[in-house]
Amino acid sequence: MEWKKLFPNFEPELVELIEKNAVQRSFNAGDIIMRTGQYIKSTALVLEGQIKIYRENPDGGEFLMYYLGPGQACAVSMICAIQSTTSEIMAKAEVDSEVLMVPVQLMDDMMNKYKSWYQFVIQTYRSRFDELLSVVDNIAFRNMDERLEFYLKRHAEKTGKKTFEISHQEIADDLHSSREVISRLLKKMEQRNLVKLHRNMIELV
Amino acid sequence: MEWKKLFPNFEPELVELIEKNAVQRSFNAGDIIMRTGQYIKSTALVLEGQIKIYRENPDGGEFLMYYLGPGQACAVSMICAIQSTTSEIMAKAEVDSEVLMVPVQLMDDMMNKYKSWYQFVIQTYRSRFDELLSVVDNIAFRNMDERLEFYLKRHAEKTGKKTFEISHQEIADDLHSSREVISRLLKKMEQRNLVKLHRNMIELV
DNA sequence: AGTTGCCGGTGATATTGATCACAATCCAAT
DNA sequence: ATTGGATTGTGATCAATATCACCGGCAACT
Repeated sequence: MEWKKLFPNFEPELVELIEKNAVQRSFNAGDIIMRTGQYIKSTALVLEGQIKIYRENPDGGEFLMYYLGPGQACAVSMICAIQSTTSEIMAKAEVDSEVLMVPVQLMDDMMNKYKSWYQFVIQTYRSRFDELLSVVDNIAFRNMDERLEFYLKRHAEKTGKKTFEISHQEIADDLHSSREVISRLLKKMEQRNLVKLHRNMIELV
Repeated sequence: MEWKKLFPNFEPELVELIEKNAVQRSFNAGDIIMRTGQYIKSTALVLEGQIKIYRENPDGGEFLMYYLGPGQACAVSMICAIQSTTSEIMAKAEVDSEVLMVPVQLMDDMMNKYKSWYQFVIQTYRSRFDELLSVVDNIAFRNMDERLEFYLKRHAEKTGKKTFEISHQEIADDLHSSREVISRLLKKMEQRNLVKLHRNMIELV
C-alpha cells in the first residue's frame, strides 16, 4: 500500500519514523473506530474508505459532524493526543476502510522535528474547525429540508457517486431527526425532481 | 499594563518580540473587533474585558459561539493568519476591552522559534474546538430552555457576577431566537426560583 | 408457503418555537 | 410635564418537527 502518496509533503525521515512505529488497521463498514470517552492512544491517518465523525448525546442519539477521507486525519485525536485525554467524539467506518494508527507518544517529537508534520497538523485543525463552523451554520440557521439537501450533496461529493445506499432511518439518525420527517422531505425532493427514491437507495439527479 | 502575567509561559525573547511588534488597542463595549469576511492582519490576544465570538447568517441574524477572556486568543485568527485568508467569524466586545494585536507575518516565525508559543497555539486550538463541540451539543440536542440556562450560567462563570445587565432582546439575538420566547422562558425560570427579573437586569439565584 | 424483521407511506396529534398584534411600563431627552 | 423609544408581558396563530399508530411491502430464513 503506497500510503506516502496520500501525504506527499512528509519528509523521507518522517515517513520512515511513521513506518517504523505505526500500525495499519482495517475496518469493515459500520465498525466503530473510536468511541466517545475512550482513551486515545493513537492518531488516525485515513488511507482508504470514509470515516464518519459523530457527536453523541448522553441520553441517546448521535449527530454526524463530518467525514474523513483518504489523506485526512482526525484533528480531535491529534489535539487530545498531545494532552493525553479521552475522546469527545465517535468515529464510524462508513465503508470498508484502511487506517494508519500512529502512537500518540510520537506526536510531540514529530511536531518539533518535522515541519511537514507541523504544517499537516495546522492544516488539519483549520479544515476541521471550518467544517465545524459550517455544522453550526446548518443546525443554527437552516431547516431540516436544507440540511437534508446539504447532507445528500456532501455525501455525493465525498464519494463521487450519485447513488446512495442508505435507509431513511439511517439518514434520520445522522441528522438527529426522525424517520417520518426524512421520508416526507425526501418525497418532496422527489416531486421537485432532485432525487429518485428506491428501496434502500437514493439516486441524485 | 503587565500583560506578561497573563501569558506566564512565554519566553523572555518571545515577550520581547511581541512587545516590539504588537499594538495594543482599546475597544468599548459593543464595538465590533472583527467582521465576517474581513481580511485578517493580526492575531488578537485578549488582555482585559470579554470578547464574544459569533457566527453570522448571511440572511441576517447571528449566533454566539463562545467568549474570549484575558489570557485567551482568537483561534480563528491564528488559523486563518497562517494561511492568509479572511475571517469566518465576527468578534464583538461585550465590555470595555484591551487587546494586543500581533501581526500575522510573525506567526510562522514565532511558531518555529518559540516552544511556548507553539504550545499556546495548540492549547488555544484545543479549547476552542472543545467549545465548538459543546455548541454543537447545545443546538443539536437541547431545547431553548436548556440552552438559555446554559447561556446564563456560562455568562456568570465568565464574569464571576450573579447579576447580568442585558435585555431579553439581546439574549434572543445571541441564541438566534426571538424576544417573546426568551421572555416567557425567563418567566418560567423565575417561577422555578432560578432567577429574579428586573428591567435590563437578570439576577441569578 | 409462512414467519419475521426491516423498510417505507400516511394520517392524526402534540410540542416547540416563530411571528404578529397590542398593551403597559419605564426612562431619557426635550 | 410630555413625548418617544426601548423594554417587557401576553394572547393568538402559524410553521416546523417529533411522536404515535397503523399498514402494506419486501426480503431473508426456515
